[in-house]
Amino acid sequence: MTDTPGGTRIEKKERTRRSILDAALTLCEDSSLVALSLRQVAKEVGIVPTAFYRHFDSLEDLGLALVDESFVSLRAMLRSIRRSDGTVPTFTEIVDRSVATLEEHVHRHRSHFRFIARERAAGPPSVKARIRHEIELCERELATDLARLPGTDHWSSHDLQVLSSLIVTAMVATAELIVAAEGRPEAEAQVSAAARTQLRMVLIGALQWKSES
Amino acid sequence: MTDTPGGTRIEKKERTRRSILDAALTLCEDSSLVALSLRQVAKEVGIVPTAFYRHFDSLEDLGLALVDESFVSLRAMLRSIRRSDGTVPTFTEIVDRSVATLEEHVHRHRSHFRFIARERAAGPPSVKARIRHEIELCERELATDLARLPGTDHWSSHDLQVLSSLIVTAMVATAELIVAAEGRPEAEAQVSAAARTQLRMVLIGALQWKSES
DNA sequence: AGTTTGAGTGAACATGCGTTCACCGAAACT
DNA sequence: AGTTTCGGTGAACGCATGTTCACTCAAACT
Repeated sequence: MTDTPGGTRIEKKERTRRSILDAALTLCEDSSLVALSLRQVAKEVGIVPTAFYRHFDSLEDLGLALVDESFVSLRAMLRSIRRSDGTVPTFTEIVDRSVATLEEHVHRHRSHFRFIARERAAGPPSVKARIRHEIELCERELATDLARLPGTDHWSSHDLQVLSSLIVTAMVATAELIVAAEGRPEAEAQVSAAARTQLRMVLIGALQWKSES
Repeated sequence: MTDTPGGTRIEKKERTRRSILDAALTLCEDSSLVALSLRQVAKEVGIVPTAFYRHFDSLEDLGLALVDESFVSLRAMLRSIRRSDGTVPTFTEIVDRSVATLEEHVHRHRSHFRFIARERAAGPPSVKARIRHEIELCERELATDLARLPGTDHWSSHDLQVLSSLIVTAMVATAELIVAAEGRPEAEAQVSAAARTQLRMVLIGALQWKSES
C-alpha cells in the first residue's frame, strides 16, 4: 500500500485505518453504506480484501466508526456556536451567527454531513439507531442552551425539548439544502437567508406563544 | 408465477407489474433501492429474472415508478387535509386536523412513506431529484393554502414559500418519527402532541413576526 | 540474539449479480 | 383458421461479492 514513510507500527496501522475510513466515505458518497462492498474499499485503499478485517469486524462496524467521527466534528460546530463573545447577543445576532457557523461547517465537513443525512434514513439499523441517539443528544444540548435565553424561565423542560427538536430538524434540512446547493453561491445564499427567516419565525413565535398560555 | 385466475392479457401484465412494485417496496424496506437486486425482486415475485425487463427498463426506472405511486397517496392526503367542512376553522382546529390526518395516512401507507424518507436521502440521483421536485410541488401547494389564511394578505410569495418549506420539513420529520414509533401507541401520541405544538409555534410565530415588520 | 506479534498477502471457495439470447405457447388479432 | 404479438422461460456468459486459510516478514518485544 501507499506508505508515507513514518515508522512505528501503531502509527502505520492508524494510517491505514484512516485510509479505510476516508475511502469508505468517498465510495458511498452517492449510494449508501448498505450498498458498499468490502472489496471496493480494499481496492481503493490499496490493500488486499482480507486485510480489512485487521481494522474492523464488518462494514457495519466501519459505519459506526464513521458516525462517531462525524459527530465529533458536528459537536465542535455546536460548541463554536454556543461560545459567546462576552457581550449579550440579540436574537438576530444569535440567528445570524448560528446559520453562518452551520454554513461554514457544512463546507468544511461536507462528506460527514452528507454521510449522516444519508445513513440516518438508509443505513443499517445499528447505524441508524446510533445517529438517532446522537441527534437526540444534540437536541438536549440545544434545549439547555435555550433555557438560558431571556423569556424562557418558566418553560417546562418538555416544551423546551419540543422547540429544540423543531430547530434541529430545520437545521438538518438546511444543512442538506446547503450541500445540494454546492457550487451555486446564489442558491446557497437563498438557502441561508430562508434558514435565518425560519429560525426567527420559530424563536419569536415560540416566545409569543408561551407568554399567551 | 402465481396467477389469480382473471384473464385478459393486459390485466395479467398489470397484475405482474403490481407484484413487482410491491416486492421491491418490501425488499428494500430495510436497505435501499441502490442495494436492491433485480434477481431478488424476480425471485420474490416468482418470475424468472429476464421477465423483469418486460415491465421496467432498469431498477432505477422501477424506483421512479415507486416515487410516482407514493406521491399519489401523499397528494391524496394533502387534498383531504385541505378539504374544509364548510365552517371556517380556528388555527387549533386546522393544526389538530392536519396532524391527525398525517398520522392516519402514515399508518395506511407506511411503506410508501418509508420509501420516500429513505430514497430522498439515499436513492439513485434521478430518484432523489424526482422526490425533491415532488416535495417542492407540495411546498408550493401549501403556500397557496397559507395565502388563504386570515392575516397573510400582505405577505410576499417568497415569505410564504419559506414558511411553507419549514412546515413541510417539520411534517416530514414527524412522519418519520411516527413510522419509528410503530407499535408503541404512547410514543406515537407523544410525537403527534409535539407536532401539534410545533405547528402552533410556527403558525403563531410567523404571523406575529410579520405584523411587526 | 532470539522470539513473538500482527498487518498485510494471495489463492481458493461458493454464491449472487446484470445481461444476452433463442425459444415457447397462449391470448389477441386478421 | 391462420398469423402475429408478447409475457415468461432457461441456459449461459463473465464478473464481483464475503469469508476461510495458511503464509510472510519486519517491527516490537524479552
